[in-house]
Amino acid sequence: MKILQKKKRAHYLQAYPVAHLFSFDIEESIQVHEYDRGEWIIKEGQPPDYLFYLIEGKAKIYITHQNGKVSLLNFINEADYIGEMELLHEGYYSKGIQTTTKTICFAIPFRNWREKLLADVKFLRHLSIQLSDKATHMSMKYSQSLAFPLENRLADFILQTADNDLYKEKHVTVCDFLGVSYRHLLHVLAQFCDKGFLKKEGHAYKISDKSAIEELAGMLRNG
Amino acid sequence: MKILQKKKRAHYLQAYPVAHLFSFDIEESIQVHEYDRGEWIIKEGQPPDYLFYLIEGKAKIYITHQNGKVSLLNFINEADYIGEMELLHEGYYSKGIQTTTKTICFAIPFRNWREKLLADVKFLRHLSIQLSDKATHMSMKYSQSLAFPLENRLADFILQTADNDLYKEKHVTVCDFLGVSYRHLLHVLAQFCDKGFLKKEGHAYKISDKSAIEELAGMLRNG
DNA sequence: GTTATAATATGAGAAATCTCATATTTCTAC
DNA sequence: GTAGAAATATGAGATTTCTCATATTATAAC
Repeated sequence: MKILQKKKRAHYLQAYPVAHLFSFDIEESIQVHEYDRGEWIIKEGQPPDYLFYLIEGKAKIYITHQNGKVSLLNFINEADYIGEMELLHEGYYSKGIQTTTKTICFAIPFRNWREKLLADVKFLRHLSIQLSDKATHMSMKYSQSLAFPLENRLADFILQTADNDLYKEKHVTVCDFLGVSYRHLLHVLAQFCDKGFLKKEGHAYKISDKSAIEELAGMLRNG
Repeated sequence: MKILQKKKRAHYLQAYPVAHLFSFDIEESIQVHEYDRGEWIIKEGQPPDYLFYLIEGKAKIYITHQNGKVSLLNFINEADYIGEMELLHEGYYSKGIQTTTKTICFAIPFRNWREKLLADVKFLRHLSIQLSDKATHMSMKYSQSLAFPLENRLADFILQTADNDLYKEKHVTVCDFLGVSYRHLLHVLAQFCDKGFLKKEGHAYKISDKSAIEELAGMLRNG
């Protein structure tokens, strides 16, 4: 990790203005952190000293269970906060946050700013909306994971991530994200190929019967 | 549902003061709603017109999936908000909220108060903490449900709900909550009895080997 | 470049969990 | 208090998903 200074710092602060997120002027106190691909922004169990705001790049939230299984809880993208749980709750058990690409974050030190942030309407309103999205999203994932077999959840994931009808996510990542074994994921992908829904092309899969995949994924929707 | 008036209304407003939750005086606008056991405070898919604050009683959050399965997402207790998702997001798909006991809620109409609430520091701070708890809680449930078999999750649930080492929750509710079939739940309970962890007493179960149950439940903890 | 590490791939058997069928008991509404 | 609905209970067989073993590629580090 590198803390950017001077010109580089100024560049990012100008390119991604955040004044609208706060009622007060915080620019002076914002650090700009740059992480290489694969670096950990937060190590599991080690609470950070900063509230981060991701401006460029992508990251993943991981938690490790006692039985050795690892869950990929969610992806983090531009304009997402990191460390907001630790801001709100001292003693919170921090999840691990790992970048997937080179990533730039704004970092606001808790030390001087926690109280001011927690008393700022603009910030809190924005944060509340983000937290409610997060809670809703996790609730949906939870109930869907219990109500539907992998077939449906994978179909949904394929549609969400396919680029131009070509699905090419890493199997290992997908296992952690959907919470199934590598073996089973491959098994269901093979089934999709057998049924003619997908066609394997090297390490990627071409969607060959989109409506069939959409029907499986559609089962997750309610209402 | 009954909207309480005059003496009854005044009684609850006095018994459960909420002035500390808001920066402005909202008492005049608060309605006091009384629900019988089993009534729906919010029907699934039908967004409410009020932000509720539960002051007496208990309720459950349900969602129904297309395949007919029903998930009990969580329990709602005293001092929890209801309808806060709808406050933050117009167009949110409302989950069903059903009372388990006679329940009293304060009800604040969105119509006149949405904007004021969303501009109030005290309210937003309190709400943010509640939402972050909710998000964290759902994340944990989600990842645990994928990482551990029912054995461990049930052990945890038994410890959380047992009263004086006696577990007597309704099986049907527990199935919806833990997301497993009735058949399987009974199967694992029977296993616990076989192993001497529980002893069946009528329709309840006495914890006869607490440390065994605690060990199973302890697997869920991380860190 | 080479070597270690990570990712892909597949088989076989076992465990977890589900569906369906069916019976009995307990609640609840009238 | 009685009928209908909800909850409990159990068996048998089918699916879903996991574990483990083992091979082959691809990627990253020196």
